[in-house]
Amino acid sequence: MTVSTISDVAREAGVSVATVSRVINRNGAVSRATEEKVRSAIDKLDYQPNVWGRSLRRGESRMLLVFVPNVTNPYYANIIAGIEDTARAGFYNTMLCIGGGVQVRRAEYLELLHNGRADGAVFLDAALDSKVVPAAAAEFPVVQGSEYCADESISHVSIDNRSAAEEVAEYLLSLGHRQIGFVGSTNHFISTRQRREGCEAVLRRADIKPLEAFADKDYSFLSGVRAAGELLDRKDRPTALFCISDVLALGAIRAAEERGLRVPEDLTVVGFDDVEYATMFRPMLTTVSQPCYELGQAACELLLRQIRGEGAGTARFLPHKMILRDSSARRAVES
Amino acid sequence: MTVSTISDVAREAGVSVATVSRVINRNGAVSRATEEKVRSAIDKLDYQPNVWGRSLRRGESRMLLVFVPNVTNPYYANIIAGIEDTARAGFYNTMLCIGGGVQVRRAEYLELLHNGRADGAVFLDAALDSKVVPAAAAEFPVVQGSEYCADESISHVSIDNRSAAEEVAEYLLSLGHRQIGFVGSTNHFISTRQRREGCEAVLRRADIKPLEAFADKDYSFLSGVRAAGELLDRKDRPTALFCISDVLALGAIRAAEERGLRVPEDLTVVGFDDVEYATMFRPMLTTVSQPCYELGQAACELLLRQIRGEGAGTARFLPHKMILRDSSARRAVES
DNA sequence: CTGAAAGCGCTAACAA
DNA sequence: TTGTTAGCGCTTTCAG
Repeated sequence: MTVSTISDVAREAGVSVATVSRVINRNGAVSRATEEKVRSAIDKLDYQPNVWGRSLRRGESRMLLVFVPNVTNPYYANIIAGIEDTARAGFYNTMLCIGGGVQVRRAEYLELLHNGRADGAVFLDAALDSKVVPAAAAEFPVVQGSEYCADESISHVSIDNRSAAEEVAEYLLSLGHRQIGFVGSTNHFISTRQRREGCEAVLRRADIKPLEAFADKDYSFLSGVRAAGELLDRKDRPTALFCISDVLALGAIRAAEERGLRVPEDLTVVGFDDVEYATMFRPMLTTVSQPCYELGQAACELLLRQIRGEGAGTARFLPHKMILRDSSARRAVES
Repeated sequence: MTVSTISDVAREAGVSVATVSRVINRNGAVSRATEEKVRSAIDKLDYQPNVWGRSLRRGESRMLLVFVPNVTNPYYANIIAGIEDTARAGFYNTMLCIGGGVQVRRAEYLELLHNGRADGAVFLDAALDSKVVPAAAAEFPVVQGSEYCADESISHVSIDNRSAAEEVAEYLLSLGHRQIGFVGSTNHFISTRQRREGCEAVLRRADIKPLEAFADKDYSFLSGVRAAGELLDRKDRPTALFCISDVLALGAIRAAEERGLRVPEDLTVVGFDDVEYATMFRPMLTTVSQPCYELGQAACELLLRQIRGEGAGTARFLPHKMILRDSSARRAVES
């Protein structure tokens, strides 16, 4: 029941605490024999070094913060897994800070950096106009994942959203679509902006202006239904829809169904992220997949390096991939 | 950039560290004048008490562990929110331990209790035959939420799964169904067992033996499709399906679609949990809702009480509610 | 190779 | 009302 300390171990092994410490940390020379004694004392007492004493002494918490807008969207699950595995491999623990939108919570989480409970942070929710991230980055090791703020000097890992969006737009053109809709979002994420820019740029070259509608900040299913609905109710209704997230794309399919439109026969729908949902429902979604786990890994590696003082801000871009499935098809020829 | 300590503040304010400590912790008497001096010194130096020193001294970490099987299932999101809000209100932080299934991770998380990084744990993933939970409970404050292990002496908060399942079964009978299927799971959760027992008990009284099939441990959508499919392929095919989770119910609907069966006209499907999905797709799911946020609150309150030494193991049951929507209907009369 | 001892930042007796 | 001081558990010089 009572947890044992380093001095308990020292007493049990008949050595000094310094020696025990040396054994635990594998630094300093210790004879085979004493090491053996110490190890068995440790086993016997089920000793675990108390982290507070260690942290106090070493001046590090071995704890990382991970800011994530929400945790329900499966998109984040793999990123988080990548971060956590990498952290653990470097002997760091991670603390998930969910719902960065709520100001109070955010502030409280950030305090953890100030009072020494955490050594650095990964932000997965950096808005373009974020003040919080630059402020934190000025004082502590910080890395951004997926999204990043306007201050380019702060490290970030993401895919190249712009060229991914260009690929999607080109694909839609290649299917013969000319009336193309874009379902974006009102949030201030850089991915939102870049996907829109990429899409517009390609279509502009083909002299096409996309019809645009915007879902809520949180990519909610229902706001996807609404936004796509706006587009589908126009008389110059699009024959293809590029949605900046899979959840939105699922909403778009629902909006189509409600209007008696078949996907993909009457309407092509393309999503983004390739979350689990994408294959769960009919038709399975054509979408862009991101290397989420690797993104988490890369972000965490960058952070650890920064904590070790080995490097400052960097940008890393990871490869994406278009996944062709059932929700997209060649434009039906008017008969 | 350099973080200031309590002695910096003391020096700045021209008082002793003890006085500063008194001001911070609002204990011990301090004159208005000195308090003022100390406070302005704190502001000036942007001082935050270092948590390591404090924890080391007080012998508490003010950190709680939350073990959750996964984080993608929206069922957990609200429970977690309830736990976190309650924890924060009591000046505790929480650390999410995701994926208790992976043995290694679990062990590493449990170490946090031993080495003093956490003061207690909420388990949302206690299997009936869990060894880990009783072991942890023997040494540390522990509470279980939703699920609980066979050792009844360990605190837990949940709904009364058995009577909820009875209600569902009675509802199905009241709709005129006589061929009733049960889609369970191969996991070892007590909720799984109790829902099955409740269903069987009611049907037995009506001299009906449910047709049963079992999805994977993780309630995955695809395993729901498979399990429900088994039942629907029988020649004595059920006209109603009770699924122990909403995701499974969604899978059942998909299986029905694949066989050209309409829900609810040809097949009634009832889920469990009332997650967000339940209303996202057509038909909207008839299901049983759980007071998730409150469940999280209650579990955390119990844990905090236990940490304070105010109470040992208790069981708390929260009310559930059947939600009638579009996926259930009176049995079609054979014509 | 091993031990003694200082000190990380903080709180809580105990003195004054 | 305030200050002095011991000590929480640990690491790390510095001696031996």
